[in-house]
Amino acid sequence: MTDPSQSWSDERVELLRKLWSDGLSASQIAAELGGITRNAVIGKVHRLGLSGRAKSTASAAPRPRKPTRQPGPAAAAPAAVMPGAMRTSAALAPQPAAEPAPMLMRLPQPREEVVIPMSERVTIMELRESMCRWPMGDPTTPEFRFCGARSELGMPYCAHHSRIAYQPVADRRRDRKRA
DNA sequence: CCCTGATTCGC
DNA sequence: GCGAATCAGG
Repeated sequence: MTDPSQSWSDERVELLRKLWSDGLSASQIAAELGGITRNAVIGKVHRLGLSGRAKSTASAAPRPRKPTRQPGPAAAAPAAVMPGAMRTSAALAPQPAAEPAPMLMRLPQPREEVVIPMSERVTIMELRESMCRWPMGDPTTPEFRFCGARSELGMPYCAHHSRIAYQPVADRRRDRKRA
């Protein structure tokens, strides 16, 4: 059994060197290696003394996530229904009556099966803290994605799944108190 | 707000 | 040696 928790084995260091020289960011490498943070990667990179490669400040920020905000002054009407590009929102109100999401309550009726287009889904690399973590697909395949829907108003809420596996990684909010 | 690498320092 | 916390920048 391969134990990922074995931090820097020769293989992992080798892979780290490769990916780093390939220009991948620390966070990307961390995700590739698994079970490790970007801090660990950066720390190791420095310890290995292989920092400062090709400095490319551009094209290093993946932003495939589209706003998908179609601000319609009128009421939210399903309008056209295209099987491929349909952006359905549903699965609402399984809760009795205590869900604070008034703005989403008037969305179209729930569907039996929620379908998120692949183009809307996100990989683990693209997954943000504010995104829906609902798993989609087989985790053992490269096609595995997460719902990735952005919650409105910074709320841990998904219009597609109503309830999501939301778990803040950590509070980055640190009050700056001058000493 | 999103991301990036750099550095510090307790473990 | 390791990496979380923090810092500094785009």
